[in-house]
Amino acid sequence: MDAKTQARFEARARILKALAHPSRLFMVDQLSHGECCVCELTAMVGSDMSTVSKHLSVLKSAGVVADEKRGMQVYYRLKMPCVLRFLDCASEVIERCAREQLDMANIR
Amino acid sequence: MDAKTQARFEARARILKALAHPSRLFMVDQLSHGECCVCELTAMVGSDMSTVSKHLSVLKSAGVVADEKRGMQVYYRLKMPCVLRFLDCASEVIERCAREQLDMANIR
DNA sequence: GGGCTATTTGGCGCAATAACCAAATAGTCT
DNA sequence: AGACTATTTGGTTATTGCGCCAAATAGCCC
Repeated sequence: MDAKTQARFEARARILKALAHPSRLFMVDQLSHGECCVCELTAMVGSDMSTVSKHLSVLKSAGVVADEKRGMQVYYRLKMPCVLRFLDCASEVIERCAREQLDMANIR
Repeated sequence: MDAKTQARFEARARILKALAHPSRLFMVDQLSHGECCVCELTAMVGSDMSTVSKHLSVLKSAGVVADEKRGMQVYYRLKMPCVLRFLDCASEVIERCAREQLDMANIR
């Protein structure tokens, strides 16, 4: 694997890594319905606000969300709606796996 | 976030986490062109075979790949080709980000 | 300015991940 | 059975990720 290929896959991995956390996926899902401020997301997620803020900064530096300060709050919005396809694909996969395991159990 | 929602997003995160590594993404990409045995992948990735094997087991337990022992080798194949859409989406995102940063630089 | 609220940042402890080496396992061939 | 090859597993160490607390920052309002 040459350096250029390596770099390309590292870049992709960085985005996937940013998404690879339940709370972050949940927030992305919420933001797909419209922008939210940190306090709203904090209430929904149920973790400490500092934790939520850090998760958001991970998503932001990966380019998944964008933030905008308005008044006293910071509003986050989904910057790349195409990530929603990720989630759909993941669900599909999960369902298929579940069905497979069920089949396995039935056969035996 | 209730327990059921939590579980749903955890399941999704598990798949994304399995994909979120440059070597694993590379292997998935290779497998999209057809099955490979561990030794072939090892040669392509350039890490220790034990490392490659562990990466493959991560992908396998996430349901992304399937393995089959034939003769002396173990062949891996892509079990869910839909993950390729993930990669396309990721590339799209990366390009967009790169373009954006370029624009930012030009404006200033 | 001073108090208040929303958010981010820094630090700490703990769990998870990753890479390598060495050893174990399993199949092939003579 | 014994030698050989492909793969997996276990152990060790270094790095990274996560969650909470406390402190810092920034904007609003009186």
